[in-house]
Amino acid sequence: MDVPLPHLDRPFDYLVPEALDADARPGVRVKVRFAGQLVDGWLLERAESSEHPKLAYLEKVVSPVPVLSPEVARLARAVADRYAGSLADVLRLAVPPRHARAEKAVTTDTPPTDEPAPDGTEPDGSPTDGTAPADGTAPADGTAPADGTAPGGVPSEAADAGARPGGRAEVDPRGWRDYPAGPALLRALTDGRPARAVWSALPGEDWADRYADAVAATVAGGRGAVVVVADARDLDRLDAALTAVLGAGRHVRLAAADGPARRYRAFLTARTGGVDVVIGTRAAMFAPVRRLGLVAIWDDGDDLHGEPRAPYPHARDVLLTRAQLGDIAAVVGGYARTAEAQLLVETGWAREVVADRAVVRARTPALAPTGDDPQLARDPGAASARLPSLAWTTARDALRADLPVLVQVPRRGYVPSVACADCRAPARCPHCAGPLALPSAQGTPACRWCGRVAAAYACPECGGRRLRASVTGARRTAEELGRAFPGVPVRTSGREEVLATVPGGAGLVIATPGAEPVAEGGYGAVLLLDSWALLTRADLRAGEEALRRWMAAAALARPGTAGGRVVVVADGALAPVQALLRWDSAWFAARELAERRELGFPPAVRMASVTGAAEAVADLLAGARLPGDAEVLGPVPADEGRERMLVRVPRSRAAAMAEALHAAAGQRSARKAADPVRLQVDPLTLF
DNA sequence: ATAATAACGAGA
DNA sequence: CTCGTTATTATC
Repeated sequence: MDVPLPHLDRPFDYLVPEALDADARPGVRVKVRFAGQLVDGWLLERAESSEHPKLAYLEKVVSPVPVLSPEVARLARAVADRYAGSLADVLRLAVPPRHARAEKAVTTDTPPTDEPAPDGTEPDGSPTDGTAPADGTAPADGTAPADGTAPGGVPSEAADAGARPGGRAEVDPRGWRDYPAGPALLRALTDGRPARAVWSALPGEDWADRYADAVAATVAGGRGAVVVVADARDLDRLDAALTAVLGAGRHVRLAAADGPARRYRAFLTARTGGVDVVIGTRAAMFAPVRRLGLVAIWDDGDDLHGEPRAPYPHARDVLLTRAQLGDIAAVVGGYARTAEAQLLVETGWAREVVADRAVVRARTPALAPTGDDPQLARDPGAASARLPSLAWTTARDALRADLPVLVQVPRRGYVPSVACADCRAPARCPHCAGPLALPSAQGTPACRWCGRVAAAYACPECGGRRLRASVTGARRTAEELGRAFPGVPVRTSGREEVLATVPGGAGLVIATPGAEPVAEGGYGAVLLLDSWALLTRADLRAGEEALRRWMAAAALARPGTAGGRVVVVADGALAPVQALLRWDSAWFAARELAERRELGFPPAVRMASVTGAAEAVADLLAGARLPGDAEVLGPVPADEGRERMLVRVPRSRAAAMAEALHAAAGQRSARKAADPVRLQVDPLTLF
C-alpha cells in the first residue's frame, strides 16, 4: 500500500478479478480500494488463499511491467526495518516515478525477466539487524571471508553455475597490481565469489578506471554490477571509464539529476535486462540488476550519499545490506577511509585492499604542515593574502616550474563550535560527550545534546579552562591569492560552477572541497587552507571529514618524485594532519573508531534521533518499548521550536530499537496524532 | 475518510 | 438488561 503511515506498513490481501489475472504479477503497480478510496499499491505476491474473511477486488493494474523485482522488494523491506521506516517510503526511493512514454519506448521489445530468488542467505534470527555488515558479528552463514589469501568468501558455484556464457574472459588486473590483494579481488569477481573489500586508493589513482576494471571482471563472470558515486562529476568520470572498458551500451546511468524520463528509461532498461551494469548517484542504490554480482561505492564518506528523504538511508548501508542479502560482492572505496568502513574491516566482514607502504611512499606527493599563525606571513605579497610563507613559496615554485596550483578553501556556513583556547581540542560534555556550545561570548558553555551546563569545564587534553569559538571559512582568500600572484590565470571551481579538468600549465585553481578539478599531469602544488574551520566543526566527523577532503585534493597532486608538493595549513601534531602527512587513513580510521567506541558514538553503537514538538517527542518515546539497555539522551533544542532526543543502543540491539521506534510511531499515527515526529536512524549529523 | 466495533450510560 | 449514543480502531 503506497501510504507511508507506519501502522499500515504491512501487506493487505485482495482478490484478483479474472480480467486482471494475466497482468497481476508480482512487482506491478496496482490501484486498490482502501478505506473507501483508491490508493496506489504494489503487488508483492500472488497467493491461493487468505486469512482475511472478506476481500475486496483489485481495481486496476497500473502497468503490466513488474518494475519491482523480488530482490529489490526484499532489500526495501530490510532497509525499512533497519531505518525504522515504512516499506512505502523506501519503495518511493527504490522505484522512480512512472513515465508512460519512456515505458512504452523501452518495453516494446524486451520483456522483463525475473532472476531466481536469491538463495536462503537470510541472516538468521540472530539479534543483529540484518545489515550485519557493521555489526561486530561476521555473518555465520559461510559468506564471511574465510581464506587467508583472497578477499571474499566461499565460492558459491551453485549460485552462478550456468549464468556464465561460455568461456570466461580474464580482466587485465594491471591497474590493481599496486594493491597486493587487488588481482585476487578481480579474480573473485569473475568467479562470482562474494568478495568484500574496503579499498584505500593511492594518491593519483584513477579510481574510475579501477572501478571499471572491477565491473568488467564481474561482467566477465556473467554477473551484473551497481556502482554508486556521490555527484554528477564523479558519475561522468565513471561513465567515461566504463564506456572505455566495456564499450558503449553495456551500462546505464541512473541519477535524479538526469530528469524523470531519462531516469525511468534507464531504470527500465536495467529492469528488463537490457544492461547488467548500473552506475549512478544514490538514486541508483536500489537499481534492479539481473544476477547482481557486485555493489560498489566510491568515497562513502561524502555526505551526499545520505538520502535526505525518509527513512534517510545511506547508500553505503543500502549496498552492504544488498550484498548481505544475496551472495554479492561489495567494494567500499575512497582515498580516505571512514569509521564505518574500518568497522567492516575490524569485524572481518570485509578485507582491506591497500598498497604496501613502499608503494604509498613512491606515489605520495611531498606533504608538509605549516602553522596558520599570521606572524609567519612575512613574505611580500603573502601578508595580504594571509598565506603562511611555506604555502606561498610552494605555490610560487610550482608556478615557476609551469605547473598548476590547487588551492582548497572551505565553503562557508559551518556551525560554529567551541574548542579549548590553548590546545584547540574540541570541547565535549563531561557527561555525554556531546559538543559544547557557547550561548553568548561571556556565557557558560552548555551541551547541545543533554543540555547540561558545563560550568567548570576543563580541557581533558591540556587542562585549559579557556574556550574559544572557532572561525568560519573565508572565501576572500581566492581574490587575495590572485593579487599575490599577478599575471597568473586564476580559475575557480565551486558551488555555482564545477570544473572537471584544467590544463597542465602554470595557473591557480581555487576550489571548494569536492569541486577540485583534475589537472592534466597532476598539480605541482596543492594548498589546503583554513583547515581550522574544517577541524573544529561541531560535528562528530569533523576530523574524518577534514582528512577525506584533504586527501581528495592531495590525491590530485603529482607524486613527490615528480615535484608534487602539498601544504596543509594546520598543526602537524593533530591526528588528521598526521594521517594526511603519512597518507594513512586506515590508521586514522582505526583511531577514530576506537574513540567512538569509548565515547559511545556511531558506528560503534547504533543511534536514532527523534525530532519534533516537545510533547510529540515525549509521547512517542513514552510509547516505545525500547530494549532494556537503551539510553535516552536529551532533550536538546532543534530548529523552529522543536526538540530532539537521541536513543543509543549497542549494535546488537539495533534491530530491536528500530522496531520499537517504528511501532511507537505506528501507535501515534493510528490514533491520528497530529504533530509529526521525525525518526532518523544513524543520522548524518548528531546535532 | 468511514465503517466496524467496543464502551458507556440512561431508562425499563 | 437493552437500546441508543459515543469513543475507538481498523482499514483487505
